[in-house]
Amino acid sequence: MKEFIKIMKALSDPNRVTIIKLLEEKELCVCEFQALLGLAQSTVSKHLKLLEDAGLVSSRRQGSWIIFKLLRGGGSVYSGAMLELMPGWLNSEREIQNLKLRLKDVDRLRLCSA
Amino acid sequence: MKEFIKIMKALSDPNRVTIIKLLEEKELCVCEFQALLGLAQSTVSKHLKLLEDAGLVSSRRQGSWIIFKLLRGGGSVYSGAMLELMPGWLNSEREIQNLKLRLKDVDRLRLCSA
DNA sequence: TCTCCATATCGTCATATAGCGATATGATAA
DNA sequence: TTATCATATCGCTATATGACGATATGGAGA
Repeated sequence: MKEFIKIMKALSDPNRVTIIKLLEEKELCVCEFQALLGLAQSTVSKHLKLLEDAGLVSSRRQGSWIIFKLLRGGGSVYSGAMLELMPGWLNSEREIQNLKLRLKDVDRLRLCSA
Repeated sequence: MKEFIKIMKALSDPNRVTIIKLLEEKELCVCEFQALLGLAQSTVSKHLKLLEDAGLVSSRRQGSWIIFKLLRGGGSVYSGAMLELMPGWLNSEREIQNLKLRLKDVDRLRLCSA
């Protein structure tokens, strides 16, 4: 039950759901989410940690960035099922559409080098 | 997005998930949940209202009871999908198993007539 | 080694949520 | 109509959650 609840809670926040939807397009690092979502870095980091704890995403280091991607198949039966369903959901949300368009222009190299 | 979030939040509480699992067996009224879950009547009522607002269950009056059942097909695409998945999930949870067994002995007529 | 960078964690605040008891509602039965 | 029953709502408290800024961590490069 705890595992299931953890995943439902992870998917109970609009910003985290948006993160999942963006990761459907491509892998992204923390600073990219920060720019796309307009949230403080600490907030983004916490959301990503929560998603990772729920087994929905995984991370790896690449240089000084931490790159996140969807954890397809590696998590529980619940996370696996949700990650299969989500690509068919919420695609008509204007906010998601806009962000996915902006993804094309987003570049880690430019974005994350203040 | 709001509709989706509402459903995820509804499924983010163990007592509400247990309610869904019990409703897979048969329709139940508020006082039966109260007895099965060991929660105050007001708490059960609030949980059921939240599930109904999320389009996961529906209610009807029968005498002086309000009977709840799963709302299969009537709700959103999200609730429909979740209600299709749930019967295959959490069936090995001891707590759910015990409660489902107790369901056989639960009788509205006896239970809800103080 | 020492910096610098992205990221993670900490401390704090405001709001949301789950729980309860007390009370209101509203249909049924007398 | 009045009383009674199950259910719904209200008011409250304790805890959980999301947000932020400030600070800590820890790898990469000088």
